[in-house]
Parts: sequence; C-alpha cells; structure tokens
Amino acid sequence: MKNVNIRALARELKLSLSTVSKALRDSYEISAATKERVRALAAEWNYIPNAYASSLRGRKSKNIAVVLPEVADSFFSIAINGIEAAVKPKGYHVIIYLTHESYDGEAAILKDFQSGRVDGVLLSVSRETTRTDHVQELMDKEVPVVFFDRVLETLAAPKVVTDDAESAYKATTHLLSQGCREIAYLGISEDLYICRQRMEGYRQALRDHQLPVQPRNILTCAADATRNFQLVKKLLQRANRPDGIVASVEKLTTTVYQVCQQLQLHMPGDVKLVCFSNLEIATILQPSLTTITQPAFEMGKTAAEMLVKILEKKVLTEKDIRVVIPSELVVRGSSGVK
Amino acid sequence: MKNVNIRALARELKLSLSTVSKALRDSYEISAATKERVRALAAEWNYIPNAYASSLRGRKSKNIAVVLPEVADSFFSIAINGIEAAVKPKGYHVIIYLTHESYDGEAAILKDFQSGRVDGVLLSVSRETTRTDHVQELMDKEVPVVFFDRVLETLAAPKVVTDDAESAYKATTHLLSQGCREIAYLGISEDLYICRQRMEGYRQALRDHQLPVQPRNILTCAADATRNFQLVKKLLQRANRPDGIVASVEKLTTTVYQVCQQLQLHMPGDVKLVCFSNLEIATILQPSLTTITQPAFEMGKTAAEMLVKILEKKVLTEKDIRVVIPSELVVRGSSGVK
DNA sequence: TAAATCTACGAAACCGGTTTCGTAAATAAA
DNA sequence: TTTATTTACGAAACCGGTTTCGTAGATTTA
Repeated sequence: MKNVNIRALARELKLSLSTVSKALRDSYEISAATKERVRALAAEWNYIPNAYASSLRGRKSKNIAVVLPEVADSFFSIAINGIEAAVKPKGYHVIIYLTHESYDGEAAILKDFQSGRVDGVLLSVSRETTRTDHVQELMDKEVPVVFFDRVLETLAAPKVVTDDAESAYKATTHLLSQGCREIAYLGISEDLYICRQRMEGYRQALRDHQLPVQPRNILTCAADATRNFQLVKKLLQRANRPDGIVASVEKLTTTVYQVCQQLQLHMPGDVKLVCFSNLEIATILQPSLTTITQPAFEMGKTAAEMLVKILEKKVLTEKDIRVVIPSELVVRGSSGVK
Repeated sequence: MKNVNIRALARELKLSLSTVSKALRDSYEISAATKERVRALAAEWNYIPNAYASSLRGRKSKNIAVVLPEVADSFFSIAINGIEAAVKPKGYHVIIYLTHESYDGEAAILKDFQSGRVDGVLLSVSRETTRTDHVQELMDKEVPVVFFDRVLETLAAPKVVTDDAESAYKATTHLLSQGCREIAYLGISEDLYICRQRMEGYRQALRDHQLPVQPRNILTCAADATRNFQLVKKLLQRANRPDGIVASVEKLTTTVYQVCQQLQLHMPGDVKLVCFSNLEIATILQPSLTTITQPAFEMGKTAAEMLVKILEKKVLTEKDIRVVIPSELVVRGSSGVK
C-alpha cells in the first residue's frame, strides 16, 4: 500500500489510467457505477494525487508567493492572516519569502518565480527597492503580480494601499491641534513610495497651517536599532527640541519610548507621539500610544482576492486597478493634552 | 522567446534534450565546449527550468512546510526568521500553514502533505491537539517531521524545545524570592505538553518552598481576549488576590496590564508578573516586563537544520533526538521589589 | 432495418524535465 | 595493427498525472 498512484488503482480495478483519472475528476464520460468503484478504492487506499504531477499539465501549482520585507512586524503578520483567509478556500497555498529589506534579496526571489514554482505573487517591496525591472521582468513572463502596502507606483499592476498621505496629514494636524509647533517626521526610506506619501502628508499639513517644513525635523532611520536610538536621542536633545513626532513605522515606537525614558522626557507633556502601528499593546504603553492603525488584515485579504481573481478568470484587464483602504487615527495618551 | 524550455534550447543548438539537460547539470558526460555553448544560450534566453517538472522525477519539491498555530506572535514570527536562515542557503522554500489553534485545521493541512507538495514538515501543534494519529499517518508515508516548541511528546520524531519546566521553575522561584506567596499560573491549554511542563515547573517551585499548590491559582485561558480579560480580572479581584503571576504565553501580557490598569493595581507593588514572551517592547512597558525569553530564532534554525539534514542525507536514525535550547529569565520592573 | 447518435471506456500524447542505457567515434593499450 | 577503453552524445523510458481523440457497442432516430 506504499506509494499509491493512479497506476496502482487502475491495475487493481482493471481499468485504464485515463478512466481512473476521469472518474476521480468526476468526468461526464464515466458511468456512475465506475465512478463509485474508483472512489471507493481511492478512499480505501487513501489515495492522494501528486500535487505537482497534476499541476505540470495545466502549468498551475496552486502556490502563491507572498514577498515581504520581514515578518516580525505586526502589520505584515496580520496581513498574512488576511491573505491566508482569502486564499485557503480557493485551495491555494501561501509561500512566504522574506527580503529582509534587501533589493538583491528581492530580485533573487522574484527571479526564482520564473521557474513556475508559484502561480502569482503578492509583493510589498523592500526599503531599498528603487528599480522596477526585476518586477517588470516577472510580469513579462506573465506571472501575475499584485502589490500591497509598499507598491511600485509606476508599474502597471494592481495595487492595494492605504491612504498614506491623508493619514500622515491627519496625524500631523492632530498634533498641531494639540498645540505642537515643532513636529518631527521619522521615516525609514527616501525611496519607498508610501514613505514619500506619508512625508508629503506631513508636509502638506504643516504648509496648510502656515508652518515651515524644516529639514532638521525630517529623519530617515536605519535598520539598526542602536543607530536609530542615537538618531532619535540626538533629535530630542536639540535646543529647539521637537514637541511632536510622527513616526512612519511601527519599529520606531520602542525607540522613541526608550529615548524619552532615558532623557526623562515626559510624554505627552514634553513630546507628543503618533505612530503608524498595528501593535496590540499600544493600549498598555505608558502613556498609551496614539496610532495610525492600518487595515492590515483587509489589505492582505483584498490583495489576495484580486490575485485569485486574476488567476482564475485570467482577467488581465484593469491592470492598473488601485484599491485604497483607509487607515484610522486612534487617539490615545501619547498625544494627549497633559 | 516565450516559454523557453529545454526542448527549445535543444532545437536551437541542434543537440538532444538529454545533452542539454546534462550540460546544464554539469554532467561529466558532456564536453567542456558543449557545456559552454549550452550555458551561453541558456543565459541569453534567460532559461529557468520548471521547478516542478524537475522535482517530479526525484520526487522532491524543495519545499518545506512550517505549520504554526498563528503568526501574529513574536515567538513564531522570529522562529520563521530562524527557519528561513537555515533553509535558504540549501535552496529550500518555506510554505507557511496556519492552524489557528484548531485541531481540524491542523489535520486537514497535514493530510494535504501526502500529495508530495512538501518534502518535509516543521510542526508546532495547535492548542487543541491531543491526538497524534494525523502526524503518525504522515510519518508513515515517510514525510519527515520535526517538531519545535509545541511537540507531541509520544511521537518518535526529532524535537527542538526549550527548557519549559525549568524556566517556569525559575520564574516562580524568582517571584518567591521577591516575596510573593500567592502565585497564579496562567496557561492556555491543559493538553499542550509545553504548557503542562511549564505548569509542572511552577508547581515544583511551590512545593520546594513548602507552599501549597492551589487550584484557584491555576487558570486556563481561552482564545478570546475579552473572555481572558474577565478571567484575569476576576482573579485579581479575589479577596486573597495573587501577589504574583506567571503567564505562560505572550498574548496574556496585554490582558494582565489592562486589568491592572482598570483595577488600579500597582505593578510590581500589588502584583508582580513574569511572562513567557519575546516581545521587543517588554522594555518600554511601565513597569518594564520581566520575561522568560525563548530562543525563538535558534529554535527555528535548529529545527530547520535538522529537517534539512534528514532530507539530504536521509539519516533516519536518531528519530528520537531531542534538542533543548534554554530560555532566559530577564528580570525587569514588573517583578521588582518596590 | 439502416443510419445516426450516445455512452463509456482505452490508447496515446502531453506537461518539462532527469536518468538509464546503448553506441559511434576517438583514443589508448597490447 | 588489432583490441580495449574512453569520450561525448542521442534515443527512449520515466516521474504521475491530465486530456485529446478514437471506437466498440448500445441506443435512438428515420
């Protein structure tokens, strides 16, 4: 009973390979009685068809790739749940690839997708990614790509994003309304489209309130936590220290709190903070953290649904569809009045 | 230049399929000159062999499965990084499957692995899993399984765990040394081996200090955060309220802090807390959180390395190997003296 | 009753590679 | 010079399914 394949079934049933195959796939060509016999034996022998042999003919693996910068980030880990939820009922399997924020890593991964290992790709690009040719090359091979969150704006592929500029605008305006006048913006990349969008929202908010955009208040952070600590510390030690911070990425939450602790700066008294974050523990921080909460689950789910739709219907129209799911500003203690 | 396959290459080069295939795989049968010609055209045409066609013959997909209860948990998301690190240099791909703590989900997922979709499995069982037959069935089909963290103790498969009992013992002893006398234990399952181990460590510590193990102090939490909030709240509203808590799972951190906030209980004054957790933000909580930090990255990496070793060398000996990587008690504010 | 149509199945091609085995030509050994 | 051995390659089987196409026999239609 080892290695039950369709041949063994056919032999036992004294039927041809093709009849067994068709019976199992419920073809109209096969009589009800035969189907029943085949199914019974298949069940008894616990027959499970080889996934890749099946896929060879149709050139479909039922695997989809999810390419992420990292997974130890609540946005992406929640997004994965959304993707899974959308994809599982359709029988697709999720292969996760981590770029670790490296362009070279990302390019190597995408290259591998030309092997037919996956039917389609959900992509959130690395911080380093400025070029588009690696993605374009994949698309040229007719592997469908759907971007989510970190998109490459210029490519003609479907995109699922949140309202980055508006959210940053809201966050900044909120800080302004709380009395802040020297607001800093912490980014992680000058290239990443969503970072630029967020920065633009921040700038626009300042402009709309007749405040100057000061280069000294715009910081691009690194991957290294220690380095970021120093950068933020320096920022908050300045003579004209910022009284408000918009942090564009979850990771920086820890850094800002740590620096404030070390410098004995009081939040929200001395500095107010709003952070793009999906951290559940935002509520239990002291002070609790005001966040721009991104619709991580929905974004993952929506992007995955779009990909599945493309895979199933081959709807190659509307390549440039762009879904925007709004984020939410959740005001908590870190931007409070006191 | 669409769909470059080995046939097209052979035709262009006026060679046979087999010669091209062998040339690309650097077979000794092929002359250096021919290899060069083949490689040159393959490079020019950007030929990438179909992954699954290749795997069909050798019955190897170069995919490995990682089966997890969830991914929005820092232990598992860090573990994934470890797995990736171990597996990528060997050319394996990581497919992630989420059970969402459901036994049925887990069983369905493992069933699918009989299709040859993956070469091997890294498994951390769901909270509900008490039976072992679904895993045994897979192993009977000679799909290698390596357990990590949440193991099924009775199965003859390699296991990578941390020293759960000892860690809980250490955590409890630590609380005792800080003056606690009524220590509660928060678990998430009565079945999960690691939970039982942790509870056992807790009990042993009490016994060794001539303290009774009180059933009223042992709580099994649910999946539902709201429900857990109520449970913990009730616990901390008791007349003889616990003065120390060992929480066996990261998720409960938020709950305990929230309840303390609502009940205006002071940590560590009124209650001290130690939590099994890999949260980076442990340091910025108020008070900062004393943790049992598990070696998540190392555990994932080690388990993956073992699996790869089995896959590559077919070392089917030492099925019962058991690697224990110790956790670390990091004392911070939540179990402080004050 | 003859012709047309269905029904149910099997043979064989196919997906895209890998590997075994056979062999002509070149080279080395006797 | 003859025989043994290597070298370099091609034909074909194979991995495990799916699908096209052909057809015998039963059934329906004219």
